[in-house]
Amino acid sequence: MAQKKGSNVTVRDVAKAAGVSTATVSRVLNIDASFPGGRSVPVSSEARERVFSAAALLNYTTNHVARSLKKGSTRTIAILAPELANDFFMELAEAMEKELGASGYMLFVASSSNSAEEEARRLGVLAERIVDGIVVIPAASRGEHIQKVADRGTPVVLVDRLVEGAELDAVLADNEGGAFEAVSALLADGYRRIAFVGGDVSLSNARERLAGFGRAMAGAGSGVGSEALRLGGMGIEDGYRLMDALLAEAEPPEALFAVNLMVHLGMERRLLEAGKEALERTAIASFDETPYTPFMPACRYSVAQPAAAMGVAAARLVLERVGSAQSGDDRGEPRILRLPTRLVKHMRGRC
Amino acid sequence: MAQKKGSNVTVRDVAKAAGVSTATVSRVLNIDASFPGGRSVPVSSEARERVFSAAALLNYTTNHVARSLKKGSTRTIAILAPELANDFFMELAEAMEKELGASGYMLFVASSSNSAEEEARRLGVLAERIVDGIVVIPAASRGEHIQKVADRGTPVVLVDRLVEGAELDAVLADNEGGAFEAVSALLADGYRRIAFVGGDVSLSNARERLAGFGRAMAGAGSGVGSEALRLGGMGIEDGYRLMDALLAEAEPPEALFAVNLMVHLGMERRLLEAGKEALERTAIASFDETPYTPFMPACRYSVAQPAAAMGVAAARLVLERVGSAQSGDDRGEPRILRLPTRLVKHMRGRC
DNA sequence: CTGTTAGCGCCTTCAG
DNA sequence: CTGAAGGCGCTAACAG
Repeated sequence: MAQKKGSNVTVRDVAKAAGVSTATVSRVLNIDASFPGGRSVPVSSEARERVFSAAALLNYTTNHVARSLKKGSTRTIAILAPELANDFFMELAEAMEKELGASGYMLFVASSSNSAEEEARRLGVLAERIVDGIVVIPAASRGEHIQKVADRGTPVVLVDRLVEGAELDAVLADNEGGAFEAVSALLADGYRRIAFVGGDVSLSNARERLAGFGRAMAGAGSGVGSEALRLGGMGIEDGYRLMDALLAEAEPPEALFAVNLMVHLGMERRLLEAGKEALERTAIASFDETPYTPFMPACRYSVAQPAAAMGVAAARLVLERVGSAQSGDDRGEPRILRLPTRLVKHMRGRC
Repeated sequence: MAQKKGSNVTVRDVAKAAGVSTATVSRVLNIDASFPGGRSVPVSSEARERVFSAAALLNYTTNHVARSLKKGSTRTIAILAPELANDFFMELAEAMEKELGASGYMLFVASSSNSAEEEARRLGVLAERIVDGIVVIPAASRGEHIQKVADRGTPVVLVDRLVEGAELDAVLADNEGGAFEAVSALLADGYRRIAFVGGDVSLSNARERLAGFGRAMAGAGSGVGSEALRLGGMGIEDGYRLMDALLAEAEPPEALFAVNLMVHLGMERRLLEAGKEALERTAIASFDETPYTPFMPACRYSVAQPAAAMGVAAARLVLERVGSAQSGDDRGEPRILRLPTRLVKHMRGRC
């Protein structure tokens, strides 16, 4: 079965070519990596030179796998998101990657395909010493399988959503506050009968947004009646379906609050089909802001989540946990970080 | 320095607990993974049972790193994209992940942050036996650093763009054909003076789209004069700037073809600011289609790239190369796959 | 069917 | 400052 990969050049080969021992090769290569300056290194500059040129000559490449096995750490962190094609998740991942890179860690981005089973499977594999720590954006409301991974020794931090059955570090947006602000803005604009559209209340973020909605409405004197709630789902189709029902109502609400981007998108899609007048008499505020939000015809306000800041915070939390896990420190209490959202107002009169 | 990760349970521990040898443990665990049926396995069912229960009892977890070192393969493929927060790239990645999963491979998603230097750095690290093969969406027009990685023995396939200085397998969209179709549609609608907006012609995909534009225009009798070309950049700001200039022209083109989504987005953003009449007298066709494209007010046509199909094709190509690399086969000639685009017509009259 | 053995490539004491 | 030697955890011959 011939050779495996192209170059099978090892430290031994380099050592032989340079006329030194493998220990020296290892020293040269590693010391250099950590001390770019290269001062006060426990290896003669002559040996250094010879090792370097031998390595270059032979086209030597570190075998990270062997290094990881020896060190008991891959210096890699994973983020497991419900899907990849999602601006919010990926902005968060990009920020994480940057933050981790500064500490010499790589980021491994993986998807759970919006399925708790798939999530459990991926977590299991990732925890098999492939990564040192995992950041999870939970796909569902329960999290026993996530807790299990953490219990077995791989640090885990949750992002965006809390789950039942797991007590872990978490980084969340201020969902309650963000929804409160958006709905308050609608109220300030004079809208009174406002409905909350979409939302799977088994998910913590949807519940929190609903709570913010309720607080804003209660503050305006108008208590929230159940007729104000159009719950059900977090996807595009859900928004479409709910908007469809709203259009058929005899006395529809004056304004709508969409639980997230997907529901918002579905709602706007239905409105587009309904035509100009439906669009003009509908005002929407929505969680989530993207480069495309300004083009949503009915959108008056959107709540921007601090994706980058959340990514940075998550990166720091895992790294901290990874550090204590490796030095044997016992795990402290779970910490929950909550980051503020930002309300964005959208101009009208473009159509 | 205490324990490393939580459980340091190894095959040896399991072997001891089950009263068998490590070889048997390894057999049981691996055979089971490959033959779910579990027939005709070279190990007694009694031993199987004991190994399984011992493993469960001890909470044993495979150390993938050790396995990879032994096998000389990590069964992981990487995709290196210029950025993560990009629908097209991530749809492609999702499809790849699915396709790879079917063959028992994982996908490692990484970002080159739109920088050739960063791309070279990441490629170098990934090639250090961390992954068996790499799919690259090049960040720039030159690719010597990519070729070098391939030459050192890690199979590489290019996606979306070709680069100079590298002869590798590639999966591309039919950029020329897609642009041709879109511009032809504008011509069929009666528009005559059409401009090509945006485009870094050092990038192969921009060049190909420009060629398609040229062919369509030539076919309509109207040769493309330099006045039809508004080249320059592939980002949102570029689109914004170019649209800004267009609005200031005395005799602006009747319709516009945007080289990609980002440029399109920038153009629409500028149009939104310009107001209703500017929007109404502007017709745009653009490469790239997203769930948001239907909301772009000036958009008449968009060219959908076959992201998923490209991901699947790329996955198959790398896997094939990985297979031949491991069995020592020499590399065949580079193959270039070109997948058809799809023209999407957008309804008007919604504003 | 099962155990023994020999590394995969690297790092890191422990002695010079 | 440098070399020799012992594994990290796993799998795959090769013998029983």
